[in-house]
Order: sequence, then structure tokens, then C-alpha cells
Amino acid sequence: MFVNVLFVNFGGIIMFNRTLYPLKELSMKQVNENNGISRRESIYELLKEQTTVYVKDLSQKFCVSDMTIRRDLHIMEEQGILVTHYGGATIRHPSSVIHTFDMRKESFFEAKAAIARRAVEFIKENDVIYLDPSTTVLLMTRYLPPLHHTVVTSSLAVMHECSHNPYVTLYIAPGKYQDSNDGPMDMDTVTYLSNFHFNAAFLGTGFIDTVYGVTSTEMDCSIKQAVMRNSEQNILLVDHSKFGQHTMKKFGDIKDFNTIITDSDISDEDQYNILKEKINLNITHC
Amino acid sequence: MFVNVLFVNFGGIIMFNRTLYPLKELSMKQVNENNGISRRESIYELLKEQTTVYVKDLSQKFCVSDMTIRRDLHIMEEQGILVTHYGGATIRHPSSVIHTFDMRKESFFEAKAAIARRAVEFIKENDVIYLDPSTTVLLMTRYLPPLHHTVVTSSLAVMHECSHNPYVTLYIAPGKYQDSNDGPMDMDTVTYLSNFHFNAAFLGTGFIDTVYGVTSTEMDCSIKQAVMRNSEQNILLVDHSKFGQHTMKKFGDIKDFNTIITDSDISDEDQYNILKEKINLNITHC
DNA sequence: TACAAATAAAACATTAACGAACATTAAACA
DNA sequence: TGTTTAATGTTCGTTAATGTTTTATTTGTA
Repeated sequence: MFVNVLFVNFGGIIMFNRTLYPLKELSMKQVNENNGISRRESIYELLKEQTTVYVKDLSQKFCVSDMTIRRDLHIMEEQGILVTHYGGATIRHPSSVIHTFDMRKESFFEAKAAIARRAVEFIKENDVIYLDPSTTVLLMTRYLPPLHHTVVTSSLAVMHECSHNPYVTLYIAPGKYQDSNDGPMDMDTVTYLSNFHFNAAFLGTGFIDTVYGVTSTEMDCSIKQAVMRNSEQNILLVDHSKFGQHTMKKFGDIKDFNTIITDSDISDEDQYNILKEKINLNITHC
Repeated sequence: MFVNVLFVNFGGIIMFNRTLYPLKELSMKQVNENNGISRRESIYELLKEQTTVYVKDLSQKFCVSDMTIRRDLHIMEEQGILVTHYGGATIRHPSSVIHTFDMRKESFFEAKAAIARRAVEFIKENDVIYLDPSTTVLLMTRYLPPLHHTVVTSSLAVMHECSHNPYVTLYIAPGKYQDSNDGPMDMDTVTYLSNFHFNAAFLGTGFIDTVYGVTSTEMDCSIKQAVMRNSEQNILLVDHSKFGQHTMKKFGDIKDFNTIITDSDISDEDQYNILKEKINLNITHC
């Protein structure tokens, strides 16, 4: 669940800032000795000082039960103020620190990580592989095997992760940067990628329908198709949440992939549809 | 009523100078004397300093059992942060985290920042500019004006900094990544950049000799020359420490630049040599 | 190359924290 | 007043984090 995101960037600066509502209406009951400030507001003040608070401390401080504090923390988590964890909670924005979106906060992170771990098993020494811009594929960079291989990518994040990997020879695709894609995306990208021959292409998608195929935006389709044409093996990484979804343009049918790696929450029907095309279906468990 | 600003950038996992979110949940039990910073975060901090940590040291330091430390290290290994080995663990790639680019640790940081601040004054609305891979030029990205303009670059760091700047349309050059250059560098890079027309090219160099010219590695020279041929204005950013230095191949003479921006520690002789070529010499004070 | 010491891994035990369901209390309201 | 409702408290089975013990691996070295 990705709650209220707010946005700032450095250098340039767009800021959609959000005004917090009083951390919910305060009732007399919620008011403590802190001169009329609600408990949750006090917690927020504490968080700003200490970055982390603990259920036990708070329940003592406010003379309420642990459960009440937990409820407070959950509400504040919903509001995007903090992140709860075993024992307490931590403020969501440690002062003046810009952290990039934490992959662990991604929805279905564990499923995606499991898929990524399975995917890297397909990489052999000296392979030339394509890594697509996609959070799941990006996770692969964390698990790349210690074998010399070549990575070609159009994802800025993948570039970054691979640039310091001593086993990786990295090729960067050109083009006009598109935020939506976290990388370059125009005709130059397509042309550049067309000149490679890949042992394997690892592709992600936001939309897969086991009957109608795999879809994406127009330019992304062109890129993926250019890659797939030049790849010995096309491997699709897709978690269960993407099934049954589709958008305008199709870049491939189910049968265009040699392997589909997904998680165990995929429906039986989708499984059946994939298997009947004789695709290597790889289901991970996390 | 307060404002809640959070910093997130989409698309990347790279974190700029960020405090890690609890490298997974922290519990009361996990909390050590390190004022609420989770043990794993502390381990991560240690890793950044020492690259390697040992189970024995850590279990003592945090007053927990070896097994707990091992479990921590495994979790962090899963997250791709480190690699475990007999006795301890080693950080995976020293820069899965970029420290605000460690720019502050750069030698002559203040001089470079002053040069960068001066350089951005040359940017006009709708300009198409080239930003070279160079720490000084990279600093420009921090000071880019709020005017719509197009940045073309072959520096991974520049790409990163610009990718979230709403005023910047970013074009990425292709090629084989070279660590030394923090970006792609091969004939494809040259060809791609040759197709642009720049209003201004901002170039850095490690070697400048006011008599013999500005030198670099062979491929870097080819790239810079391709850019300079297609640029209305060539602006060289170079701090005083680079003067009197040279390497094998020359990519330009002093007179090939319209403007040279440097700091006040440049020698009188070098100043004289530049001015006699009628170059616009721009000396900053920090 | 073999062996002792150090380290790791597996399996099990312990404890605190959690969360769902239900009970209770005290404002709010009619 | 009594009734309604939001907030809080309580109970208890479940789970997360850690510790402990036992059984493998590594490693250095004799």
C-alpha cells in the first residue's frame, strides 16, 4: 500500500506538499496532560526528535494500553507519517535525507524478489542479456551471479546497479529520457537495441492477459519487440497482480516467451492458459 | 497543523545519502544503545566504512548472540547489500548507495562548486546543452536554473541528477560503460553525440596546459571533439589543480574554448596565457 | 593430508510483541 | 435520563526475534 506520496526533488523542485489534518479529531479522551495536544500529535513530535518510538515507552508515557498505541501507530502509518515495525515505529522522512524509493516498500516485494532470484539462475557465463526497465527485473541486479556477463539496458536504475558490478560489462541504450520508464525511450533506443544479439532478454510488464497477450505503451512495445526479435530466449518476469490486466498495444503473445516466471498466487486458469501453450512456467514461492 | 514532506524518487533504487529504512523491521530487542538505529543499519554504516565486518566483533558490539548477527547478515545478503563469508561479510558494491555523490569529499569541492555555480549562468531558456562526465560539471546539476532546457549527457551521475528535474529534457548517450568515465564511451557514443546541435557544451578535464592544450584519454577525446564540433559555445570548467598537467592525446587547444571557468588559485602565468588567446576567462572566488 | 579450532547451519526453545475479537468506558446526543 | 458511538481495554492464540544446543563446515596448520 503506497500511501500519500509527496514529492520533492533536489535541484529542480516540485513539491506537492500535504497538510496533515489534525491527526484525526481529538476527543477529550485522547487528550493527555500535554496541554491539549492529542496523543498522536505528541507521538509525531517525538518522532521528529527521535526518529523512532516504541510501543512500550509510549503506552507508559501516555498511560494507555499497548493496543491503543498500536492503533495510533497504524493510523499514522496509513497517513504516511511513519512506518510501523516490531516494537514500534519510525518516522517516514528522516530529516533532509532523500531516499529513493525503497524497493522493499514496493507492493508484493517479496514475490518480486523471489521471481528475480529465480530469473538470475538463467544467466550463464559470457551471456549477453537484456534487462528491461521494471522493478522486478531491477531486483535481478541484486542477485546477479558472479559470472562474467554482459548487460544491455535502457533502465537508469539497472545501469546504476550494474555499473559497479565487476562481473558485468554494461551497455547503455540511448534516447530521450522518459520518467515513466526510468530510462531513454525513443526511436534511437529501438535502433540501438536492434543491433545486439542477446542470449536472453528479461522483460517485465504491467499488463498480462493469458488469452490476449502482453501489453504496454506504444514506444515500450517497439523497444521490447526489437529486443525479443534478437534474443535466443525471452523470459517474462511478472507477479500475480499483473494478470488479467491489459492496455492498448500488444508486444507479444504468451507463446512468444520461452519462460514465464511468476509467483504462486497466480490463478489456476492463468496457469492452465500458459501451460497449454507449452511455455516453461516457473512459479516461485516466497 | 504541519506539513508533511517526503522525498521519494520514482524509478530508481539508488539512494542519495539516505538513511536506510529499518533494514527490515527493528524490534525492541533489536534496538541497541545506538540511539534507536537498528542494528542492521549500524552494520550497514560500518560496512560503508570498513567494507568488511566480522560476526564476532558485531555480536560483542551489539551484545547479541553470534546467531543473531548471522541472521542479520543473511537478511542483508538477501537484500543484496553484502556478501557473507566465513567469519563475516563484505559490502557488495561500495556504491549501491551513492553518498550525495561523495561530492563533498572531492578535493577542492568548494572551488568546484563555485565554478559550477558560475557555469550555470550561461544556460538560457530552451538551450540544448551537453554536460560532460566530470565532477565539476556534475555539480552544475545541483544549480541548474528553473528554465526549461535540454541536457544531453554521457555521464551516469548527470543522468541521475537530471532525471527528476522537471525543467530538464534529458537525452542519454549510448555505449559501453567505462568506469573511469562514469558513463558510456565507445564509437556509438561519438556517433550519437555527433547528431546533436548544442547551444553550449560544458566540458571538464583532468589535464590542462595553457601552452600545449587540453588532453585526455583517446576515446574521451573523440567524444569531446564530436561535441565541440557541434556546439556554438564551448565552456571549459577546470579548477586550478589541473593546470600544468597533461596526458597523451589532445582534444583541444586553449583557443578552441569560448570560455574557461576556473578558480582564483590559478597562476598568473596561466592567466596570461589564456587571456592572450582572447578567451573569456572567468575566475570564481569561493 | 589430516586434525583441531573456529565458524556456520539446523533444529528447537523462549520470550515479547502482535492482532483479532470481544468487553468496557465515556463522550455525544436526543 | 437512556441510547448511540468512538475510544480504549482485555484476553488469548499467533508470530517475530532471539537465544541455545547440537551437528555440519571451513580453515589454518602441524
